[in-house]
Amino acid sequence: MARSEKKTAVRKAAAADEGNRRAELIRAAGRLFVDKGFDATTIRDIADAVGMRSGSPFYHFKSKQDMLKAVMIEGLTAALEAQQAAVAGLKDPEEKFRALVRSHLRIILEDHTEFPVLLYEWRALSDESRAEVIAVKDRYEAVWQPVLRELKKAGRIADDGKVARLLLFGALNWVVQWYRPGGGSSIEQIAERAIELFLCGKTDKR
Amino acid sequence: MARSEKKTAVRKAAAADEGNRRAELIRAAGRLFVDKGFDATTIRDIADAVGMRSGSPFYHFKSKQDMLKAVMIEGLTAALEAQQAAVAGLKDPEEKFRALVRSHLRIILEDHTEFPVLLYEWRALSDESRAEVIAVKDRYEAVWQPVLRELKKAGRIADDGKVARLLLFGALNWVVQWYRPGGGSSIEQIAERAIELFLCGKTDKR
DNA sequence: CCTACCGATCGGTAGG
DNA sequence: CCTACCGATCGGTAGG
Repeated sequence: MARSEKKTAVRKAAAADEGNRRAELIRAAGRLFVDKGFDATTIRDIADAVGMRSGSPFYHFKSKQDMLKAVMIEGLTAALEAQQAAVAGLKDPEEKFRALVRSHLRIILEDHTEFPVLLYEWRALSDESRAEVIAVKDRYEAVWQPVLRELKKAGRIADDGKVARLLLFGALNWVVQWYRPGGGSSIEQIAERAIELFLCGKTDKR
Repeated sequence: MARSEKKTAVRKAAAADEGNRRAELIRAAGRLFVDKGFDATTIRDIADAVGMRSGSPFYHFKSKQDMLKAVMIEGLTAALEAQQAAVAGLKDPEEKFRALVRSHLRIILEDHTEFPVLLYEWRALSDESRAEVIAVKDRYEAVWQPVLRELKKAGRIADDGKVARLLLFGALNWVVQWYRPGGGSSIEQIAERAIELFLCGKTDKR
């Protein structure tokens, strides 16, 4: 009994360790993919970043493609959680909307997230991986839908259709292209401008 | 005289031919860069597309980087011309704005343009090339500035600052990511939605 | 997880 | 513009 307990403990510790190394790889790969792009990042770059030899990442992932998928799903999952926390307890649709915009910008711009990889390496994903990632992405976007519908009902946005939603995401996602931390505008300021742009019928309802 | 005339003619024809081949390479490279990305496109792909051998593109361009720069400047120049033609003769700021939005979407979405390369391969550009491309890009964006200022004065948009302008470009540029020809929405329909989104104070000024 | 390695590919060049 | 080629690098694997 004592022996099997010990064995289980060892196995658990080993499993935790493996999970940690895997998570480290995902984080390092994410950062590199964001900075240099998927194609321009080599397995050797990633291995270096976590202090491994070039062959070792393949102990944790069966291919570079597989790492990309893992990075994206990790980023999406973190985003999904942040988003749910942001709107939790809010009732007013405009407040919810403001919270979603702010949360989305933070996820995209704060540099400890792997999320932006999703935005720019979509093309590098294999067809099979893409299907898996889309499933999580749909869950993320689904949170916006009812909020937009309520805003439409309240007359605060002109349209809540698919095109309008994609234009909105575009304006927000594009920010990764030009935002520089410590630059002209803070994340909060950009969020304010964006909200103002989308809810523009706002102040002049007499 | 006859001989030197002939020589000149031959030289001119040769120069034109070289220019044609160069232009063909730019077009083929542009299409491949849009479809597969800069890194994933090989010189051999490009050479194949125009019926050359793998070493020959280097007769026209000194490096792959150089081709990328040429593709971007070509795309920007075409866009600049299309844009100027679109607003020529228009007086009303709202009309000008509508024309600019439509022109921009056409340039981005109609598949004979190299413009989208600019949007997604910015990172692949070397620092030196980037400076050259930025100069042309600034001229393109400069056309929007006075139009937005007039719209602001007329109370049709909330803000004409840098952030607002970038959010606007973001919404439009992002369309490349999801637009599919023959899909749910036409370019004109998307343009309408975008204009409606940006000029949202419009219809309800009593 | 490391060592040692392989096959393939890629950007680029010399010489004509 | 082609032929023939090179050096470098890269994703991935076998065997421990």
